[in-house]
Amino acid sequence: MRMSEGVEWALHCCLNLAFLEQDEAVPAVKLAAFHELPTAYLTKQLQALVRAGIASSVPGPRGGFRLARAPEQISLLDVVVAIEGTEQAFRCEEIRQRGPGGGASGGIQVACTIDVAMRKAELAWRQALAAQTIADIAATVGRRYPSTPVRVRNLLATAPA
Amino acid sequence: MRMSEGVEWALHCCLNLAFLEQDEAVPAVKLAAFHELPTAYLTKQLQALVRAGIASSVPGPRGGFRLARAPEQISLLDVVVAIEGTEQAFRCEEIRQRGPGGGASGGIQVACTIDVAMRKAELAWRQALAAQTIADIAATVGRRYPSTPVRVRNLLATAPA
DNA sequence: GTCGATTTACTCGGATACCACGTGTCCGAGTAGCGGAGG
DNA sequence: CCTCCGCTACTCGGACACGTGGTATCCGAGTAAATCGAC
Repeated sequence: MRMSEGVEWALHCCLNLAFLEQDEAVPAVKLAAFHELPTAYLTKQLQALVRAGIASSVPGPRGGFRLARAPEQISLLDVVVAIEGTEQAFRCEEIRQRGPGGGASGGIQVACTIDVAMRKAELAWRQALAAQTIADIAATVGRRYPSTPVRVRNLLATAPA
Repeated sequence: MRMSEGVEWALHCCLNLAFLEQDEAVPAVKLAAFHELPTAYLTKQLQALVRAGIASSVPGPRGGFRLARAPEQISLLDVVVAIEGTEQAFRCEEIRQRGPGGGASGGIQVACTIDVAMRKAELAWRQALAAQTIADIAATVGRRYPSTPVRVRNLLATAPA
């Protein structure tokens, strides 16, 4: 079970964008260069954020990406779901219904007990993710490393030509 | 982020084995036929359970697999880790250290805040899995579907020649 | 000097190859049980 | 009748192909800005 690395990229990008003025758009090439990421592939992840309504894109010169809403309104779960999709990691294929061990002789069983247990755990994971927002991360970073926010702003803000 | 379906197979197999006498070995071909699973591939998963110390295998005729310890001592996390491996889904690649946004000008940052947040969520997931055992599942199934345990026993116990 | 059309350059967006891991399969090593021969 | 030996058949175990999804890349569509010319 491996999470796409695009999630890490997306989270860092959201965090960096949170340090800027909210209506300032940053082109993908700058966001990529910031962490030496492949630009074209990062664009793909950013588009996923746009589709999910987390970020918005503005085309043309001086265009780029920006957060679509306040960092306080963006949970880590939102970002993870935007990149990884909505379906859960454990997927019950209902193998218990198949074969001689299936419900043929026992009638229709309502819920797979194993599936319920696995869903329970994954729900705990989702709740833990939903409880933390990009703003929380930004606040923690600003407290632990006060120089980071200004450095990000200086490097990502529209360069002085 | 997709979990291997082998996890589902392994969980169901552990559950079925939990219904039997603990020292009774069931060959892989029977466990596979029980849910119409490909025998050879299921064997691979069972071997993983053996390597993890969850199940034990006995070779030769009348051989097969059995649980290595009591169902109360087997958590869902044990099974998931046995199949999926120990490393977590979100892996921090430390991209924050790379590129102009890295710690070059800010000194060595101790912990990646994003990584900490993601680990926190995954820890909640692991704890939720560790809190549930195969015995719990078996008990729930026995309560909701009383006919299942005896059916499993009849189908998996050493057939009358 | 001001307004407007045109050009230009820059951005996103989706369509297209490549690669690794999970999926599926096979054959060989090892062992317990069974049968037969001998005592 | 009991014991020992050899054989057989059945099981696990690891080594070998295949397919799907993630990874990486490219080129085209669209747009805002800058430029040039006319008024």
